Amino acid sequence: MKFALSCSTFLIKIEKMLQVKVIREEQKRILNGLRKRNWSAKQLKVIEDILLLDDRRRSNQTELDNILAENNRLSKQIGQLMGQGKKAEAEDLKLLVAAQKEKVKSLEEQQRSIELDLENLLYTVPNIPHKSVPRGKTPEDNQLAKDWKKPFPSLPDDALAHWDLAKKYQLFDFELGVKLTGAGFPVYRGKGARLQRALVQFFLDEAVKAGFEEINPPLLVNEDTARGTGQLPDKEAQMYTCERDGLFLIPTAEVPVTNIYRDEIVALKDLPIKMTAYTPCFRREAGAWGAHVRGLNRVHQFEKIEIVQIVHPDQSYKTLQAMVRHVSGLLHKLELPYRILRLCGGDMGFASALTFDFEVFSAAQKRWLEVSSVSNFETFQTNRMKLRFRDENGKVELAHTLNGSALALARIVAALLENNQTAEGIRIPKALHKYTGFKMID
RNA sequence: GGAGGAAUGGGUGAGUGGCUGAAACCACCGGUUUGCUAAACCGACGUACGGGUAUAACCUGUACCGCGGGUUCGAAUCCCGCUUCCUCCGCCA
Repeated sequence: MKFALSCSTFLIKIEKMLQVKVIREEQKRILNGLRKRNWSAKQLKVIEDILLLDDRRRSNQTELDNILAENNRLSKQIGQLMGQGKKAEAEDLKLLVAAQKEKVKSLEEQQRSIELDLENLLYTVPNIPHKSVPRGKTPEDNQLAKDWKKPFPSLPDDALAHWDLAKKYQLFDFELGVKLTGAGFPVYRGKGARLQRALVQFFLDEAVKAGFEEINPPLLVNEDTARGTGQLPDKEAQMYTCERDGLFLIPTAEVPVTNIYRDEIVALKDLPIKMTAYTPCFRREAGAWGAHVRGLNRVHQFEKIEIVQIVHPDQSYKTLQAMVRHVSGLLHKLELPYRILRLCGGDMGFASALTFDFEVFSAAQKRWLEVSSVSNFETFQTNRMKLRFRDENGKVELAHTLNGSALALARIVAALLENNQTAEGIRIPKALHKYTGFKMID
């Protein structure tokens, strides 16, 4: 078997630099936004560097274009002279053009390296937080957007955490996962496996009912795709890689699904584009493991149903609210206590402009578990992947993208098991009965 | 894995060295005609990056005919490498 070596590994595509225009025109807003992300004055210097580099890029471009224009003009003339049989005159002009060749070559090389440097700098700039994003550095600074007002499920003192319930009812097995793969790859079995499948079905059906097209994407993606949604170059360490093939296991369906429209100019009438996908998700989650990430709280492989929208910029914040409502509805139907957080500048992801996190209360652990993250990326992703649309005036414009988990399974399972445990067994919420085929785990 | 063929604008497809950013047709858009629809006719119809005091449609330069490189004064057109797709054979869920 021959292994395909990805040559794009070495060649970063030099393309449109729209982001620079925005930085130039709205420098103040950009700088303030980065400060909200707690950038130091030293870090902010990047913006200056970018603008300087862009100046160089533009003057270089002008110089190069002028020479090329002159050469084109002369070449045309040579053609005409040849046609008229004026060979000697043509030869003279040939020398003239040939003399410029070295200059063109070096200008082109310069331009390439400037663009490469510029691109690399641009890749280090995260998305600018929306006005409503609160200041802050840590998760403690996140704002409570919606609290849980009703009482939590009351459990007896000897209530079990989900990992103990899993043992008691034979729902999933971590040690077995270690044997097959390694830590963080649980094996689900029996009613544990069926509960997961039921949840997948339920979430997909709900998304389709809400108008999302069901997509079944590849679980491995190439580099361009990973870059499009912002996994590269920032979150490289987060993904599992297949180096021989230059491919990455997806950390979320967002990656392949959003990239479906990479390098496209969609018609206004096609917006909004609503897609949903169920996929396993793979995350390396390099970092500390301990009591707080026990059981299903954090695993390397989990199932998730993602919803993605590509929308007109005017609509994206309305859409964000609609997606928040959709996720709320799911948790409601699952009868899980939840709250919504508006993430602060320090806790928000690199690519996001505004993010709402959903947390469910897992009653035996007495902990809030993040089960969904709904974000508006505005033009951050579409700029990278050149996803545009033609607006009312026929002008080409970057669309906005959004996505959210609806929902992530492992932690939902954890909360469902813990919150619904009774002396007789674990009660399955009504909404799932037709999917599980059973009402109790006992 | 072996052998052959192909890659052009939203689609079909012409184009084998200069007058081709690219014919023609279809689709889309604007208009005329029409009681409405259809048809017919007319017109416009790529993207990106620069420049012109130009962050609404103006003028202008450059680049782009799968990707990268080469030959040439000049390349969609010639040469080399790569990728992808199709056909046939083999293998296989």
